[in-house]
Amino acid sequence: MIDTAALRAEQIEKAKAVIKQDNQGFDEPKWIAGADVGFEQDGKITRAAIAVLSYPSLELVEYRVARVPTSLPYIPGLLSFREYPALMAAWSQLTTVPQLVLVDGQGIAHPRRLGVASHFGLLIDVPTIGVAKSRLCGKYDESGLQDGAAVPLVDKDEQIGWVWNSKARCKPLYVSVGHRVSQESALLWVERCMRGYRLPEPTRWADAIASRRPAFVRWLAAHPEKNVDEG
DNA sequence: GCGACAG
DNA sequence: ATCTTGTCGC
Repeated sequence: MIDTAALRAEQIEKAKAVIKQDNQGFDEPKWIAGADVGFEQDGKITRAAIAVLSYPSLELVEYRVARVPTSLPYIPGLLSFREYPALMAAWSQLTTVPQLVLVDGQGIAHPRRLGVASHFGLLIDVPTIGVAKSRLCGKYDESGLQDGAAVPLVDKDEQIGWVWNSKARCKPLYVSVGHRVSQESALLWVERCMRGYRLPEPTRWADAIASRRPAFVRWLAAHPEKNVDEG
């Protein structure tokens, strides 16, 4: 059985270590990464992809894919325990260490303030930002989403992130502090990583790699020397 | 008690 | 998350 109560207690404990202020020296990052997790073989295998992009050019320079046996089922609120092992495996293989990582999922916009972006950030001790495609908790003013402005995501009278319509006619993004970034910087860096799509480039590439999308397959054909795919 | 619920 | 074609709207 899974001791969910113990995992929740661990989240409350770890959340105390999350730093919600800007990290010294990442104001001009040279590399920004995107991280995403997917599954194979009916969920038995967890697969993490990390894409490292140059900044500000936002070009893919390196990627890593790691596969590990799935250790936990999906339980809302406990996602990070299921995903961090594979993320760590991919992270440890990186040659280029980024100064900032955008993670697919919530940062502190979580019931106990420890989404996968925060948990992973604590483990690698590198600034991270949570960029989720849907909401876990919190409420916001939907009427304020119109003109492309970000609106506060609030839970228990506390702002835990932003809801931002990154692209017209698309569902909004839920941006929150992961670790070692301020709430203002979290939104700012996501905005700086946009190139016309709903998702910021780092996360978009990580997703393309994890799902082997056409854009990534084309990039691989153009950069055969960077092929590190293990299958 | 009831509904909500990242990926 | 993942399985998948066409289809609606800009």
